Amino acid sequence: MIQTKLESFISDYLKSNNFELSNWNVAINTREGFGDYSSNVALILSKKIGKNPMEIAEAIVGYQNKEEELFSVSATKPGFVNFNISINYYLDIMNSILEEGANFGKPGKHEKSANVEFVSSNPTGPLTAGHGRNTILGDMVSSILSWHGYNVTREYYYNNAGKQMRMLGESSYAKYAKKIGKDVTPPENGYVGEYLDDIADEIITKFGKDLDSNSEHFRAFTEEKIFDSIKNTLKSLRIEFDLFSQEQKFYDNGGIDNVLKKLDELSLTYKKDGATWFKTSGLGKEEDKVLVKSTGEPTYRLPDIAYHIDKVDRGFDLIVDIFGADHIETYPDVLLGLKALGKRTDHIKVIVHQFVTLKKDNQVVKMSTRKANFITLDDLIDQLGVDVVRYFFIMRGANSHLDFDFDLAKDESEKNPVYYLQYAHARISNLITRYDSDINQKTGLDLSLLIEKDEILLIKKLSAFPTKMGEIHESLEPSKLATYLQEVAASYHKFYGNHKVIDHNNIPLSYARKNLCNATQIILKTGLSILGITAPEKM
RNA sequence: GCCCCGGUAGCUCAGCUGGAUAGAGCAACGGAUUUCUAAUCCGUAGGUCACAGGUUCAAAUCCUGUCCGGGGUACCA
Repeated sequence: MIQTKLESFISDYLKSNNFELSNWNVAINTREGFGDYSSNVALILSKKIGKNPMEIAEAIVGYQNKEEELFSVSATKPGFVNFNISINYYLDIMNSILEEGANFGKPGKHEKSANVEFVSSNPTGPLTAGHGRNTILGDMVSSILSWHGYNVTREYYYNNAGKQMRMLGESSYAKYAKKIGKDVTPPENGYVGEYLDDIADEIITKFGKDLDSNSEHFRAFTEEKIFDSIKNTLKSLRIEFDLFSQEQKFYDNGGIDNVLKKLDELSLTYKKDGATWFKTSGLGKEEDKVLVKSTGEPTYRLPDIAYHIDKVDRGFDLIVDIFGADHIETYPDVLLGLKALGKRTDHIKVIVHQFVTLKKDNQVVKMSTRKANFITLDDLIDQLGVDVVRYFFIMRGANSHLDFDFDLAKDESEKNPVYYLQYAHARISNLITRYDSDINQKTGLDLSLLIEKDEILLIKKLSAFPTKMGEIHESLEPSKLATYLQEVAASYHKFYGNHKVIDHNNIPLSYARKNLCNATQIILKTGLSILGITAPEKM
């Protein structure tokens, strides 16, 4: 990779002069007129050796072996060292894109495994727009890891045994009772969503009108129906899980008792106010946390520690948890628990995303499954399409609050960023078809004919793909891929608008440009497929 | 009170491991359609990077404080 070469060029210079310096860098330039890459090394060195930075920069320029053809070095004003990379370097990369196609930039296969836990919504109601971010983020993070050679397990962890599920059963019964004319007051703080009416109808059809409130059908059947709907939503989002894990398992197999017992042996728990506390203060935290409530029910932390022990023991090389901002307080406790019990945690990555503010009819919709005040993910998919939904939920960084304006997303669907990307792809498809029937030149490719500014910029943008994917692997931020693809599409549309590809008077150039289109299409298609968004041939 | 995110153009957000003239989309305004798909392109306008200090040759970026918004703070998960 070129950046490494530039860095070693500079370290060679430093070594040959016996300068010890560590915090300099070589960075890609986004601004025009300063070369492709720049280094701040002279500015930093200047302070250390008390010399004018510009002089140092000039010295580095002079250090270059003039035979070097890959790049040229120059110095500018305050003391930056700028590198201009030979176009041949970029053309070589373009050749690789054309040769390797969908595999371009992909690291070789390695035998690593990863587990990504996401959604993890309990089956108390359909997936809402609020769940969309976690769901789609998790799926794309999984795809990014797969692309980088991981064997990924997508895992959905849920609890169908707790208080909320009991409440769901009671709420379901209340709906049923009302429909068969019984006077039953619904549970306080129960669920009231319309989806429960539909389920109550089904219960009547299937099991009749003589069920009493104790019937298991209210809880079990309701849960089953809701889970079916969740799975359907996931399916329409093109998401497939490898594993569904139940919290109940860790009650049944003693995992939870075991955690309590071991923590107790380590003197990390104590009783107070009828509750069992986790002495996290002994592990560097300011406050202790409750593991078992005074009612005897564990808090979220305890089973989650047991669950994570299970995940760690399954031996993954990487474990990723996708959590909403509401978990930000609890996950450090889970990690502390794991550490205290002697488990590895250095391979656990927690991605905390901020919440989505959904706006509809100019109002903020507060999401609450219980109060049935929500827009479902299905609603969004129906109105906007899967591609738009997938894109909108990841177009912002996970750390930013996401404003999802339903009306705007719908109104603007024709000038949507998603369509901008897809249109670039479709345009290329059409063009290539046209080229094949009009010219159909297939030998004698000479990419060096691509000398226009728009062509060069596009080629450089495409060449950045492997580096960009590396950054995305590091940060696990799909939004960065979306941004990059927008830049690729913009470069392409610009090139397309300013230059004609098919020119019967200049077949060699036509052929070179057609290959530039091919390369662009490969990058767009690869990127879109990682995002799980379709790359249409026609629009 | 304490903890975690965020505050950048009218709106939604990039940029944040410090670098040169702070970017994009939408909205506004003005252009391009004898055409390889105008779902596009070109141009104009739009900024106290919340505020105040500090560190530095250099701060939107790092540190401290203040203000504002979101989330959390056992008995919702």
